[in-house]
Amino acid sequence: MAEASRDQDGEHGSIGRTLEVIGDRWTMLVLRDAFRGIRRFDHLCADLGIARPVLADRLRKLVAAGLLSRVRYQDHPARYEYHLTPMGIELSPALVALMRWGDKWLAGGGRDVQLVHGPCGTELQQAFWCTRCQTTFGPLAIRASVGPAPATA
Amino acid sequence: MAEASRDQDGEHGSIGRTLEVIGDRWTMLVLRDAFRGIRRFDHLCADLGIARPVLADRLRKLVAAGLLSRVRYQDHPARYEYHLTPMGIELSPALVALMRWGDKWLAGGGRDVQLVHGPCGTELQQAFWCTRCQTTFGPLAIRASVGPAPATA
DNA sequence: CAGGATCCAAATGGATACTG
DNA sequence: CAGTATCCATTTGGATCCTG
Repeated sequence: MAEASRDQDGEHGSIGRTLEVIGDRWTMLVLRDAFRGIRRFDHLCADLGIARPVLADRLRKLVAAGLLSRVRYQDHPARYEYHLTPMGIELSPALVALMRWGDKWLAGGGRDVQLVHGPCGTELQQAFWCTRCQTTFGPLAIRASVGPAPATA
Repeated sequence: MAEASRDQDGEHGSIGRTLEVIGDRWTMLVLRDAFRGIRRFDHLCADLGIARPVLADRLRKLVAAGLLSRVRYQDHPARYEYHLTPMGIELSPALVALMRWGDKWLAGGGRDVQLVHGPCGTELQQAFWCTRCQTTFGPLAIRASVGPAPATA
């Protein structure tokens, strides 16, 4: 009886389709951690404070969707970790846009944080790809330099 | 008993805070419709196929959060509509980033859609603000021109 | 037209314990 | 360490009806 109203699946354009993949309470956070270099199950679990079955489910879905790949990093007891694929990496502009918006409007004050790539000082507007260093880098560098931009250093 | 684990509120950085405001199944869609110029309750309800109480709840939260403002547009039976505030408008880069990502990766093929401002042909990378026309415009213009970019027009 | 009130079905999430 | 299996509490969402 609710089948007719389940039309939100894909019926809402690109945004709708996108939200079906990353539009839940945890997925974006898992992805953000992936950008930060957190790739193992228990580490993610601890960092996010997410329930294990929920994390397992999100990882499975992200792998199925193609945003993450499950790569074995050890053999004897087979162990896996999750790496961002190009598809996942390309979500970074959206992630950064969301971060910047949150920094500007949700901090409590009028705090207009600049996102800066620690190593080279280049301000980040779009993504985690630094045109000066020609590498992608994790938000750890960003987090480390959150605050007012270094004075024209 | 679950209070100790409710730490995800604001504990996950800008992204976490942002997701608390717009990170649910409907909010982004409501916002997208606002960008498209859909501002009345029943219109939103019909366009999204969202349940009325849910829509009412989202609108209330969005107004409380400062993304939307409730403006009266008629007096006798007082009628209201919802307008994007500057705070809401500034979410457009994120919205566009999400759209572009969805267009690129979720269309089914390798379809690399260009978002173009219909009236002037300028490709949209960031937001609904067109630097050539010096106006913001709704995604209706985008939707109307979804497809391959006009050949170097 | 713009909601509020109710009620209920279903999805979600967490805690805990168990396994390879 | 990396999950899976249960079980249960809470939340969410939808349908329907009512009101100004």
